Amino acid sequence: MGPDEHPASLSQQLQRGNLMAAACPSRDVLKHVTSRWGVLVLMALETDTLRFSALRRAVGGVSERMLAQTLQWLEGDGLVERIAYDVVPPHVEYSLTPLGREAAEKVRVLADWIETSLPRIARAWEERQRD
Amino acid sequence: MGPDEHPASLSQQLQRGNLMAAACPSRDVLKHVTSRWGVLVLMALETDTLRFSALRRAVGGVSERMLAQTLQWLEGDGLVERIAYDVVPPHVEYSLTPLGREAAEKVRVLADWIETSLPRIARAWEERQRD
DNA sequence: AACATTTGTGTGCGTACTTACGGAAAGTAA
DNA sequence: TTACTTTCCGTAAGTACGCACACAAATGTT
Repeated sequence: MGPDEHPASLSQQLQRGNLMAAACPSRDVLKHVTSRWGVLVLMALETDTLRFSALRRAVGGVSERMLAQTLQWLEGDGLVERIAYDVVPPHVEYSLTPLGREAAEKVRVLADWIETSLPRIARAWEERQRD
Repeated sequence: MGPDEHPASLSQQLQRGNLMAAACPSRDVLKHVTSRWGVLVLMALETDTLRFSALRRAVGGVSERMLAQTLQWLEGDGLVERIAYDVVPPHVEYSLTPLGREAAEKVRVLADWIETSLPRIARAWEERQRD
């Protein structure tokens, strides 16, 4: 019921995706990749294969529940590979797929920019104080 | 509370930021920039200065409430500039600051990657069906 | 007089996310 | 026997998100 539903032919929308359209399936991927923990998980796995608990230590502040859910999302999108060894106690290793590594690269560029730009952004915060 | 609170000296953390640490202020900026609507707003404003309602039309599916909130976040971080003309009915224009243009560029690279990679990601979805 | 315009804020209400806690499995060490 | 390990899932509870709707303001059109 959006006001601007460019049909754009379903086939074309599936081939390329149009994020600005409300119904685009890209929105789901974007949601997973840019989710609160998705960004950090991708970056943590960019260099290393990690077990669940190591990943949890690497990503500060994430709960077990959310880490598991985030990993399931990314696995479902084909960005993360999950290898479970059938032993007790469980031993599960997470790594990035080739697709995941591409995503992680893009995400890291953004994260690096934020980290290095933080002083400039903090200046905006201070100015906002003086309103 | 976290198990790995590298103090890293507050000054250093403020200078550069360490996203993997739970308490890093970069996390807030990341939250705004990668928020559901933040990404799309930055991309919509990358090319044009837009009024509120034009922006709402450009970003499919966003409610007035959330668009206003998202714009306030980005304005507070110094990424978006808001110019309000004192007339009735109200006339407000939104555009990106130089800082915002840098962020938009990074975000667009990620969004473009998702859109063009959608076919490969969709393949992962289909495989997941056959579990 | 009644209505439309534009950019929001305030209110209610349902949905989604997020956390904290407890539990499961099969062995090993105390 | 009890505790401990690892990787989650189930549940309850709290927080945030998101939508629909009404409301505001000064001027112009019906």
